[in-house]
Amino acid sequence: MERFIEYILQFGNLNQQQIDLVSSKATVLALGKDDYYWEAGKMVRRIGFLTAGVLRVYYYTNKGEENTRYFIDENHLILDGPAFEGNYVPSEYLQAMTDCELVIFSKKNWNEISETIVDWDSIVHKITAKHHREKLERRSNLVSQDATTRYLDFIEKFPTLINRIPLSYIASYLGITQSSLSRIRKNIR
Amino acid sequence: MERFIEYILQFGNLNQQQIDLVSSKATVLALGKDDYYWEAGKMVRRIGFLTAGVLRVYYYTNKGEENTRYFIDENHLILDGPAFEGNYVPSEYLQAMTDCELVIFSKKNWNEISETIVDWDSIVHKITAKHHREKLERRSNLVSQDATTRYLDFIEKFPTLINRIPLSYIASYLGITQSSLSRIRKNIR
DNA sequence: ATTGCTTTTTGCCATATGGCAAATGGTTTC
DNA sequence: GAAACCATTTGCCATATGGCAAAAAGCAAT
Repeated sequence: MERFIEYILQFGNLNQQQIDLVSSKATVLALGKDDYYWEAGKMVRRIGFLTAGVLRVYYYTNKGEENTRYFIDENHLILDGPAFEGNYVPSEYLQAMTDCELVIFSKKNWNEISETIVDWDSIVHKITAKHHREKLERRSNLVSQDATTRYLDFIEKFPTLINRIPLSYIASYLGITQSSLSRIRKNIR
Repeated sequence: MERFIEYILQFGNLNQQQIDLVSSKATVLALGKDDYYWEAGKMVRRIGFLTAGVLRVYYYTNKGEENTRYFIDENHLILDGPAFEGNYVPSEYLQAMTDCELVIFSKKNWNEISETIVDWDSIVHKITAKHHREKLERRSNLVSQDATTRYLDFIEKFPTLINRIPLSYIASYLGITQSSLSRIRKNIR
């Protein structure tokens, strides 16, 4: 929980009373490896902050292929949609790659925080804006570079993920096949 | 201006008085082909809505290569950053591909609207959230598909852009060379 | 240590895309 | 219409990546 508070404080100030309020609204959720935090088509009514573990976000193309959109690691807030768009029905799957621990807010509790703490929405908007910029940037850089460069960039940006995520998912994120990625790793050594 | 109001009304309701307020705060900006709406490193203090023409957003990779991130066509709001993050110094270039016309709000005027119309921020947040989802989705689909598929998708999603944008920029957006794209087009015929 | 299971590497060959330079086609300007 | 200036196509060859299947390596349970 402290980690979540610390995280929030990077984007705005809260006094002790406000911190206590936020804390009182949170619960903890543990996910085992391969569990889903959410699934396409199911309503989402909560906001989560990942304190331990790695999640991957994937979807199915119209050809039925699984496609990894991005990974989420420790100390990231997961609030796509729900905070702004009422109840949110995702088209993506969000699956635990390792055992995970999250701090969770029900939509109801989240709204209560938002109504009580004047700055809350503005803090949250700063965070979403940052997230979106980062995601778009990463994705943009993936196109237009060869696979080796993309892999090296990935290592650089997510050094802690490489050993925790199966090769096939990284390949899927980079948009190449698993065997190609394996060969690329061989060449790099 | 009517187009902008229509656009806004898709995301929330405004009464006539509010519509008049918004209209009174707007000015019109015309850009010639190749002009910049904004440039990397220069402060941006305005929000724009594109009523005619096409813009492209590009940046430079650390290798100095120009990279087209996406295109903006008619009836889209351009508000990355400034609305949420105070004065905004972009790292991208936003250049007119054709003659363009925009409805413009200075940051000051925009803030006044936001302070006067209670729902304004919530409307704007809905729009940004939608934009971000769309951009990310498009970008995601670009990786992990071969160039022909990417081009066909592009045609499908932006049918009106193909004849207005030089081949080289489309290629840059798709992450392939101009000659490859030319060959792809030949094969499709 | 053996077995069964999953992940990763490798080999072989087909195909897609890049790099470069020349040729062609289109437009604007005078 | 000629010249100058773009944008687009093409040819040639090198390289990167894909597809598929088999082998190897890693890991967990017994």
